[in-house]
Amino acid sequence: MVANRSMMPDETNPGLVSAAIQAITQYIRVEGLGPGDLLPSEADMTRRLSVSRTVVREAFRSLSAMRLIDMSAGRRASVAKLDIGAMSMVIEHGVTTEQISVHQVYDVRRTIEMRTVALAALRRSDAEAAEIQEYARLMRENYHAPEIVMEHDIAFHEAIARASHNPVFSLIITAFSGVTRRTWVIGWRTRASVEDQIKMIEGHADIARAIIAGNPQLAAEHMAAHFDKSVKALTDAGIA
Amino acid sequence: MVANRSMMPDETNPGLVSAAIQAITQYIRVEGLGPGDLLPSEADMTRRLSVSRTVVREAFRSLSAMRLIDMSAGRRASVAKLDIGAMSMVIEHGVTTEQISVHQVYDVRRTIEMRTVALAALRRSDAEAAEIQEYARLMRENYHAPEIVMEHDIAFHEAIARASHNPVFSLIITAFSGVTRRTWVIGWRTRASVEDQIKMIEGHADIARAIIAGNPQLAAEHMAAHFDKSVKALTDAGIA
DNA sequence: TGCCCTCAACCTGTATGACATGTTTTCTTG
DNA sequence: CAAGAAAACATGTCATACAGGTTGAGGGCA
Repeated sequence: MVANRSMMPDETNPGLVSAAIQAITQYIRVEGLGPGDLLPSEADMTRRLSVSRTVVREAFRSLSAMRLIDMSAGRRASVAKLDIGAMSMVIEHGVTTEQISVHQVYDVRRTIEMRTVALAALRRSDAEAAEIQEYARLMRENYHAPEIVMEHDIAFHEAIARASHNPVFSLIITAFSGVTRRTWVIGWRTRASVEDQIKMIEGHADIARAIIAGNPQLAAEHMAAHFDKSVKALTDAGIA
Repeated sequence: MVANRSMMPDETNPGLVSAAIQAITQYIRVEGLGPGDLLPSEADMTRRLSVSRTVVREAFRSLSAMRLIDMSAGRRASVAKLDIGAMSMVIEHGVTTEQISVHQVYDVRRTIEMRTVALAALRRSDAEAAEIQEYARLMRENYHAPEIVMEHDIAFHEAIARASHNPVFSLIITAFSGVTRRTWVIGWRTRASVEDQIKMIEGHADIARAIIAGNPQLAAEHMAAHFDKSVKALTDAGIA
């Protein structure tokens, strides 16, 4: 009953590669490396860990796939800046293998974005406020071109997350963007009339205004309304 | 200004390995594979993609590191069940490289757990309710042994997330557990007196009772109070 | 017939060596 | 001293080899 799994990442897996992955992450920790700092070369690591280059490479490559480190030909690997990295892949994997439903993703987004929008209203810089408003404007301006609206919609939500000044929120929201891209059009299509589509876009403008006004309460309310409508649209379209 | 990065995971990276990773994930999608389903062997994939086994292996290994697939000696790789996988590593990486602060993690946890606790109050099965209560009881029973209390504390929160019946919440909360383990003791130590420590444990019991009573409002309030106290404890300890 | 055991076929795990290509450092030369 | 060439170093990819785990086919035995 007690959860003793995954005390540390990957510790459970046997094999030299997992050990190497741990050794490398531990190296980063112990050496106190930050983004951009260089790691030892593969040859170096081969000697340190007394394993073949094959193993070291698979370890490096794994960390690279998770975007914990950056690799490129000719130069040594370096510690990566924070990136959605593997997170989006995990989410996408969950959705495509039907272990996660779109509704569940939306519930999480709603929960988080009601917070990010409130934080954004409190913390946004003027530049961030302008950016958010700009995306809302671009949505309105391109209301006849769904895919452009979608991209601005996604950018809108990501910009709000950024304005919350908490990178973890930003990380999670961005990780969901891929899933959003796959379902957005469906929601759009259920808004049969142009009026409905405009209304949805105006919902974004409402949110933007509340953020600019620095009113977290109102911003959260608009965000909640927005999500409720989006979920309803998906439900109407028969998305479980 | 427009976000055109990371439309699809990894698409930006050049190189055969990234291409192979994409090919494999696409294979899973196209073939409609679910957890447990087998993937082609490395030799097979080598032929399909016309690349060396080295490349295929690095791709497989990367997916394995993200826990999107399971690998083990002798048997072919299979599609993995949903797992925190890389998510915890991304978070840990962010924290250890000081790109994410502990406070930011706690804000996210608070946001999410106020929702999971409410959902748990509404949706929990009797077994789940019993499990949650049991962890609270175990915390009280072992109040003199911090590390045991911590493990039950973490298990308590994870159980609530599970009882929300939304795997995405569960995923995210579990991903944070590693970070929690590294800071939990600090918060505990700031609770100088045994009374304070007991009070903290009783906070968990309050949450459990509200879940059992099926009162989402109350459960959320207790959870909020719990987090506020935890954050205060960390602040008192000088954790930025 | 039915069960169990063995072994062959297949699979992944790891190591080694080789070579192409990209990057950095060093040294030579003008 | 500066510019450019070459050497040293790094990663990217391939081929091969073999150890060890897994599975299923086939044969032997009851």
